[in-house]
Amino acid sequence: MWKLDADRPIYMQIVERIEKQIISGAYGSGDRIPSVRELAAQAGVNPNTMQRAMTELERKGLIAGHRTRGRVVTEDREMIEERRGYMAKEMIREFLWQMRELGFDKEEILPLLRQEVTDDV
Amino acid sequence: MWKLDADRPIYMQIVERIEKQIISGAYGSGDRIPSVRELAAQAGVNPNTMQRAMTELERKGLIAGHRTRGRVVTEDREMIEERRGYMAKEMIREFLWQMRELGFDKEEILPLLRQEVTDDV
DNA sequence: CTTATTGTATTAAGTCATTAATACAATAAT
DNA sequence: ATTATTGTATTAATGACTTAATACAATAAG
Repeated sequence: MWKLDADRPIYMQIVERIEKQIISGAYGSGDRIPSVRELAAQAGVNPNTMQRAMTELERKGLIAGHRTRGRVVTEDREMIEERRGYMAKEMIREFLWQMRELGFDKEEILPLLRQEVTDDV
Repeated sequence: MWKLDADRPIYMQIVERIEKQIISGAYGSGDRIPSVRELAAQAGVNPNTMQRAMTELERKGLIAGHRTRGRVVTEDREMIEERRGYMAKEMIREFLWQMRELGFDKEEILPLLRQEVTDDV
């Protein structure tokens, strides 16, 4: 059973989870992805929901599949690397934006972060 | 019309928006909050939805209101400050976690962030 | 006292995500 | 050829969020 919350659509959370696994290399290029039924069982969701997530991942070009061979992670490593950089940049910008919305100044943020990093997590 | 997306419940997004305004001081302690009807018109949502957001903000103790005088931001400045610190810490941890999920090492993150900060946004 | 403002409650309808239960289609494995 | 696996499609039911349209209650303001 995967950790999913009720705040956002489950299929979206699944898409993001698997996308991150692909980007980080947990799923490598060409790796086979478990069947819809198996993933659904693992995640503890309905097969229809998992199917929807798969369709979305295919639309994004992250995975591809033929009829009965199941699905595999795209061989386009460059695209994955691009996506990794893009997501990191977006994440950083979003983080900085959120912190400024809380009233934190640019200069305050780095020290706070450095402390959290050295404290380890 | 406020910037709201369809991914998550609107009332939650409103709660977060106003909570941030309180925490950052855009709404100060004791400040009066516009009426449900007025806020709903501003945001472009149904009054019921805005009402729900208000109820949630009251539950959190961020605002309080009596019958026909409307609502005001809590006078408990200490609580607001605590909440600001807590949210910042959570935000930082979440950010670091997400970056690690993308496969970024602790050491890589700070330089990336420093660059984004100095480039300004 | 009367009126306007504000919070609150109610009922109904529509949309969307999710679950559930099946069924069918294509193909790899035997 | 037969069977099992996998992807895909369909239909129905449920629940949550949202909009809509009102109505009522309390009280500040006149």
